[in-house]
Amino acid sequence: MEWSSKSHPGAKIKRYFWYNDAAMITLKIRLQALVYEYLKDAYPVTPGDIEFTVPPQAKLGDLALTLPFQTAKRQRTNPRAMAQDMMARLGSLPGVVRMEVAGAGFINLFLDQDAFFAERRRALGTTALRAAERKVIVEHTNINPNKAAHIGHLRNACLGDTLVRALRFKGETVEAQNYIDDTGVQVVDVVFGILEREKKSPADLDRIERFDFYCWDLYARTAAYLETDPAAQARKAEMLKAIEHGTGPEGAMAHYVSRRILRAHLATMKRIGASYDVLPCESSIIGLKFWDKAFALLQEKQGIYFVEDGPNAGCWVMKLEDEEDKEKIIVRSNGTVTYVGKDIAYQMWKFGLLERDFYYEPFSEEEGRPVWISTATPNDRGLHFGGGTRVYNVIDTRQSYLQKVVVQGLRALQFRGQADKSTHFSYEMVALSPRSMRELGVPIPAEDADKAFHEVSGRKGLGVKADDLLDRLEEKAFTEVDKRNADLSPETKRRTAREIARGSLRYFMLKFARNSLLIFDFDEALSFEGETGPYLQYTCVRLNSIFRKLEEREGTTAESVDRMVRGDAPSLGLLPEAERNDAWELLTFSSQFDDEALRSLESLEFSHMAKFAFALAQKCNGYYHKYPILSEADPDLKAIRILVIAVVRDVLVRALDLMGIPVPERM
RNA sequence: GCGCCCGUAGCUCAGCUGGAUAGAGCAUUUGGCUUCGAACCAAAGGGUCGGGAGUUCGAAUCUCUCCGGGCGCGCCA
Repeated sequence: MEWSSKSHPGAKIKRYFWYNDAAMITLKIRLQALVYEYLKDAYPVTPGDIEFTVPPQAKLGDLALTLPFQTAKRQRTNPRAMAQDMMARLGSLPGVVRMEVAGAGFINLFLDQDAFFAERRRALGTTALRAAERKVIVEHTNINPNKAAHIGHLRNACLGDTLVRALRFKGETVEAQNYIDDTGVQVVDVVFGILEREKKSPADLDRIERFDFYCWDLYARTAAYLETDPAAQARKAEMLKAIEHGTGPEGAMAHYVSRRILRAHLATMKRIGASYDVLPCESSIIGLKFWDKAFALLQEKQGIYFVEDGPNAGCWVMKLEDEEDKEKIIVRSNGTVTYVGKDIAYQMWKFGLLERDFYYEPFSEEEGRPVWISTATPNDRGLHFGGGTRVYNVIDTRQSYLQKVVVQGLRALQFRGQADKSTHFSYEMVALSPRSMRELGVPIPAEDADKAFHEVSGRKGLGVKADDLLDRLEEKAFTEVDKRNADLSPETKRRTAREIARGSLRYFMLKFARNSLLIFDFDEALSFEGETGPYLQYTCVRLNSIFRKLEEREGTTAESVDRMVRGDAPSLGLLPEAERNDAWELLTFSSQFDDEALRSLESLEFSHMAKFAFALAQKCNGYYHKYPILSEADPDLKAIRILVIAVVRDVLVRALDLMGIPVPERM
């Protein structure tokens, strides 16, 4: 870049200085800088004021400056008159063929179409985004390993895995972590059920297929039983202790249950294309005494203090920032650590602040790459995880309060920078519609009769199991594929059905804003029409099919298309006006991919990316319906059309990949 | 009680760092398969953006207030 960040101190400009490849973002940066240069003497502008928006209609222009509004507000004058004056001062801008003042004071810019088109083709397959961190840690999924995964867990994993993908798209080095609470009360409940109620041996359990489904029911039964028998609490407490220390038949059973269920969870997540680098376990945290180190640090830095009397006598507590009268208990009077305390220690490990690490051993494989699980047993592999410079915890909104306390814990330890870079990626829970309840055959209790939705509860065994939903999606997809592509081999049909199920589920989980409660409805989730994953996949499949036919009928191979992309193209000016407008809209809209990816990352709102991809697919479908490619006789028109859909396909496929949605060969 | 979230078309939801005529899918109605795939496309109807007040050139978007719904606030995890 030819200008220095020193002369452009505005936050927005500075932010964009990381990026220097060809894309809409680059054009905007270039224009921002020039507009600032031309106007800074006449107006009290800062580069941050110079923002570009997209006009509501293509005919109004390609980009709009809203600067006159901000400036007129400050100077209490008429924005439209100011816009006129500013436009005159701007004279001409490179890459811009025309400007006009519109509405109440917008300055609309019309871009040089052929230059932009050439730039777009040159930038095919690239992104202008750049990494900003040394290492980003994303923790997601985190399912208690005591029962099958349900739709709530799917929402977590889809959001988390998409965050991982989006960060990697941006160029960040990302570590995907899936925390396993293998010593918690949920596992204890199941172990209690197996040992005390069902009296089953590991050999008995080996014979059970779909072990996660078996535990789903067992957990609900046991939880219900434990509520009726207070005497069992003592036995349960004993078990918890044994499990935490990894001793006795209880410890062995907890290990058996958690590992077997974990394998089932990983298999389920693999179906939606989510994978992990490392699986840190609670048992390792206990075994390696991470807490002791954190506790020492908290005492040393006076982040916590001992309470002598009052209701919290005998506890170590932390003061809360905005609630001065409140004390959060970190260590109980019996000397045990609370959940938040352990979480603070764990968050410290993620940032590499604990000065200790786990040992690791391979647990499973993902595409030939090992997935590592933590262990407290030393080995000489010398592997290290954690130590990120930025951490995202994907956890539902009900844990907001505790996540806040964890961050405050870091502050209390004077790790301010790390506290600022700890993000709770929160999202609303998934609930069931009354219709879904009926479909599951679950009776609705009388007191809940007027409720619009019903909370999913693993404890009550109430919910839609992830694998059941995926099975239904696959089954339906298979029927649809079979209907249209009877000639495909059964294996291909099955593979395609899996890809469609995955695309369908992932889009469904991303299309809603994360803050909105997702009231699950089978009909909606199983739909393949309209704003759905299969619609997006179908669009890509058809685009690919056009290129395939081009090759079959005319020998236009991928290589020759690539040469066309890299070479000179006929001028868009050769197109009739209506078509030129349509092609132009497709080109400018698709060029906002980087901006959309960045916006999604900054707002952690992947529904933006979902809507962008959907809108692009809609425009694209409309385009090739209107303008046939194979049958076009005019070589220039044909070349332009091929290039336009080549550009759009590139963006669409990458947008889907960012969301973890695969593109089948045929469907 | 305190804190956070939600309320937009018949239904499900986008749009919320203020910006041009409030959008999409589903459902309803109508039209389009002999053409690159109809999981598609084209079109129609459908809105006091929960109510009220304020801020301003401009409010679905920001502020206040009220109403309705949800979640959280434990020596549980």
